[in-house]
Formats: sequence, structure tokens, C-alpha cells
Amino acid sequence: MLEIAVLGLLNESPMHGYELRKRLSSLLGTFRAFSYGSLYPTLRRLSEAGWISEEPALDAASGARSRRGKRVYRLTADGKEHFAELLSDVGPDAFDDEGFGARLAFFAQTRSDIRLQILEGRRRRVEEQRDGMRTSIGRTGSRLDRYTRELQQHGLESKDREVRWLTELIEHETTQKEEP
Amino acid sequence: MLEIAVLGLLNESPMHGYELRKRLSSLLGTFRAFSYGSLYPTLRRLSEAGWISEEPALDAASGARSRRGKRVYRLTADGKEHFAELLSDVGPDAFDDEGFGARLAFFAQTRSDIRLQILEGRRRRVEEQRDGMRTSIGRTGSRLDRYTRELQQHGLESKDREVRWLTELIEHETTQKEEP
DNA sequence: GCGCTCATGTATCGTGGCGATACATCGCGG
DNA sequence: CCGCGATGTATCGCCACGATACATGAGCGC
Repeated sequence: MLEIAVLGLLNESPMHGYELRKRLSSLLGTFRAFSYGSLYPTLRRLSEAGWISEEPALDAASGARSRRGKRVYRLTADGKEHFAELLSDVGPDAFDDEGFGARLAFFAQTRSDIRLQILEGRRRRVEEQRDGMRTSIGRTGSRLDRYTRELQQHGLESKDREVRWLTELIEHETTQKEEP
Repeated sequence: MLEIAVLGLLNESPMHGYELRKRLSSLLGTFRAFSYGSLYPTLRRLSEAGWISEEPALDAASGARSRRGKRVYRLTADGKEHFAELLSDVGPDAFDDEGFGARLAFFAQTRSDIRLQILEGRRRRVEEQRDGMRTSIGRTGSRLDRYTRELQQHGLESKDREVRWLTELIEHETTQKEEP
């Protein structure tokens, strides 16, 4: 979700749309492309909802309003509150690819027990996907050509790796918790 | 791309939309979700373009037109030709996630030299993504929190695995070619 | 034969992301 | 001082997705 990622970045510091997009790509580029065609409409929505404010940028030296049409987006008090709620809301959205990616990116600001819930929910989700693929591969069996099997096999192994990765994160999370 | 996948499946045998969707999900579910909200509009487009035909289903036993609104989609001669062109068209689209997935799924019907071009192009693409991520991780360095680094690291390793996988496929392809 | 439920089957709608594109300004090297 | 790449805002068309509605098929208990 663009919304949570934008709020999270603006929670760290106010920013222009341009920089926002760069940060988004480097932060979550694994999951999504992030073009301006989705960023600016999102900023508009968030602004209308009152979560962020949109001010003309000031020149660093003179303090005068910069001649360019630059705009600085800043999280409002309501926005901070809303973001905190989003971070602790462990709904089904938190377990799909994008929702999980966005949450993980701001884990440092997330309560430890929520972190664990999200990691475990995500693992369950990926395990389900993996098992679904496994039985699907088993059913269609060897009727498929080599390349299709190869594709499915690679997908299956990726899911398997992700489950193991999540398990490591969960273990780290639980051992850290007991001895801070 | 839905288009190439639909044409490819209909090239194997005529089908209803419902079955089409099931086959699509099991074939390419790794890449996309495939809801009816995209499938039926695509079928409409393909039909208007003349690549597929849309006939009322016949009852298997009586041969009578089935009372249900069932429709059978069938590849036309033009459609077969178009599909063959799509399979041998090695444009940039063939190297992104979806385009590559769709091509690989029908590799059995693809000329061997084209197969090699697609695999190598895809590998180059993924290598570029991986290198981009690597330098991005190097630049932002250790300023990021543990979870973000973990996320990026996992993404990087996935790309690395994909490159190795593609290399295996390429090797298999080239050795097979020399001794048929 | 009755009704129950699940799989089969077609179809549309709202939301919203993506890629392309346009256009303006800043900063810096030649 | 000029050109070019980086910075910066913004919109448009296409189309995928998830939700939803609705109808018929087959199988099963009773």
C-alpha cells in the first residue's frame, strides 16, 4: 500500500514528491514500481483526508518562498496518529506482499508484540501459498512440459526460502524479546 | 501479459472462460492473480481483433445448444498466426516478469534459438536489477534499521537465485542443442 | 422426488496503479 | 553562457484487481 509507505517516510521527515518517490523505490522497489502516476494522486488523497499538509517550499538561505513550484509534504498530528494506528492494525492486508513489505519497512517503529503477529501471519500466508502450489504441481504431475515444471518448481522454492527467512526473523524476534 | 497466455492456452484446446481462468492461475499464478475482471475484457478484445472466436457451447450428448449461457472460446487461423508471431517476437516486453513468465510457459512451442535469446535477455535484465539493488544497498549502507536491511538483503538473494536458475536453463538449452 | 450445497459459469463496477509523457528549473562542467 | 543531466510537479489512457451478483450444473441425504 502506497498510503502507509508515504506516511511512514513523511513521519521521518518532510519531503518533496520527487525525493519521496526515490526513497520509496529504494525502500520497497522489490515489491512495486512506484511511478508518479500513483504517487501524486495518493498525496492528494492523503492531503484531503488531513493526514498530510502541503506547503510551498522555502528557500534554505533567504527563507523566501522558492520560485519553483516546489511543494513540501509534512505529516500532520492527525497523520501521525493515523500512521500509528495503521502500524498496529494487524488485518489480513498486513500479510499480503505489499502490505507486509510496507509494515516491515517500518518495523523499527512497531511494537514488538505486533511485529511478531505480523511475521507469523505472513509466514502462515506464504506457507499456504507454498502448499497450494505443491499440491497443484503434484496434481498436474508430469503431464506438463519441462519448462512449465521448471517455472513452477522455481516458484515453489522461492516460497520455501521465504518461509525459512521468516522463521529466522521470528526466532530473532523472540530471543531478543526475552533478554533486552 | 494476459493476451499471450490466453492465446497459448486456447492454442492447446478450446475452452470456457471459467476453465481458462483456472488453467491461467495454475500456470502463471506465481506472477499474477487473474480475476475475471481482467479475463472477460481480454476475451472481448481478442474476439474483436479476430484472434479468437466465441461460440455457444453444445451439449456433449445431444449436440443441442446448451441452455446455459456457456461460451466456448476457440483460436482462429489468424489467432494461431498471431500467437506464433508473439512467441518469436523478442522485444523488451519478453524480459519483464510477466512477459517472460508467459513466454516460458509456452517454450515447448518456441523455436530453440528464440528460447535462448529470451533466456539470455531475461538473465541480463535480472542481473541489472540485482546490481542496481546491490549498489543501492551499498550506498545507503548501514544507516538503515535492521529490518529494512533484512528486506533488501532477501530481495537481493532472490534475484541472485533467479540468475543462477536462468544460467542452469541456458546451459541445459545449449548442451541439448548440440546433440539432439 | 425434494431441497441442500458446492462447483461451474458469465459478467460488470469502482478503485487505483503503471508507463508514458509534458514541461519547468536548477547546477555544473566545458 | 550554454547545454545537459538531475530535480521537480503533474496528468492521461490503459487495464488489472477484488468484490460482487446471479444463474445453472451435479451429487447427496432423506
